[in-house]
Amino acid sequence: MAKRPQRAGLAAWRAFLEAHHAVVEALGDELERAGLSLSMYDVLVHLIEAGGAGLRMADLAQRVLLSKSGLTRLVDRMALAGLVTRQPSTADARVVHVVPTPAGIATFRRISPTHLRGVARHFTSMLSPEETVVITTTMGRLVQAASAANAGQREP
Amino acid sequence: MAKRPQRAGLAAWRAFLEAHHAVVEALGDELERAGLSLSMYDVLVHLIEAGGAGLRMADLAQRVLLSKSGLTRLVDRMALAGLVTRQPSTADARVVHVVPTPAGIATFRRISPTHLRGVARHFTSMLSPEETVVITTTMGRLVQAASAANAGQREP
DNA sequence: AAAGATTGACTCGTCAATCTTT
DNA sequence: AAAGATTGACGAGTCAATCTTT
Repeated sequence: MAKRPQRAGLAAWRAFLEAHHAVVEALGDELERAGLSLSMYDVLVHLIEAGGAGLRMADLAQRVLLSKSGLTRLVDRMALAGLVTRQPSTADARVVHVVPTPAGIATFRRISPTHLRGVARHFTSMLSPEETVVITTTMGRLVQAASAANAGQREP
Repeated sequence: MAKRPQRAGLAAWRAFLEAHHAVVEALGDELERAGLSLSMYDVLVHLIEAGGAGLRMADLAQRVLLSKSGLTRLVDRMALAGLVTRQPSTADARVVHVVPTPAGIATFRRISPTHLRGVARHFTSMLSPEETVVITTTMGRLVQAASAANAGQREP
């Protein structure tokens, strides 16, 4: 009974990686047909639920899974595609607000049902209610732990 | 009771994405300090457990989560780093075998315990045995379903 | 023609450095 | 000096096209 626990853990780890790869790819393909990436969709979700004033770059970067510069790049592409605009803040000239354009909102409304069905088809519908709970709580725990570890790293 | 199930499912979905991002980043950072990426580590695992003859590019690509060309690129980098070599097959001049070098094997042996501790710290140790089972089975199911869907896509 | 692998062009994201405003 | 955002250089991976061998 020395290494067996490890084995089971590694199987879970590998399955986790494979599942992420497979599901993200499937969902990404579907969105791509509409000219959107998963990250773009994610940005639109946050912008729209944030209301009319949009969000500052830094705040937005924290919500989507992206670095500051990564977000700058993504917003570049989205602006080019006409999905969002940058609105320099009048109050503080350093900050930029990202705001969805009407076209961005329309695209989101058009795509959203399809995408949600996709998430259901490839993910949520595959899980029983109990399993869903386990996934949600364990994944949340992993995030917690990782960010705690990360915080410890940066402060000597 | 019309939309509530969706909510729970979406929370799980988001948690899943966040956890993957956080854990992969943490583990990647650790490996990077040894000059390896997660994919390189993965390649070494498979090569070493495959034994001395190495693996053909196509077979290897299927095991690590990478496209054919993605693997070509990765093997380029690994060969440059002295971790693997390409060995043209004598039997069939089209195929190339990827074989770990002594240095590659040594690097793997050196890094492996650290990495496995990392996986334990950031992932497996955070899960109860029951949760581990749920993760393994559900994730396996997701992969199954995704590849089934994918197969259906390609054959008219 | 089909299988195996590589290449070219491109997309997406990161880090460290930089610029501007506070 | 510190905060907010962008830029340059680069790393990693994809797809479609290509080349070689079967």
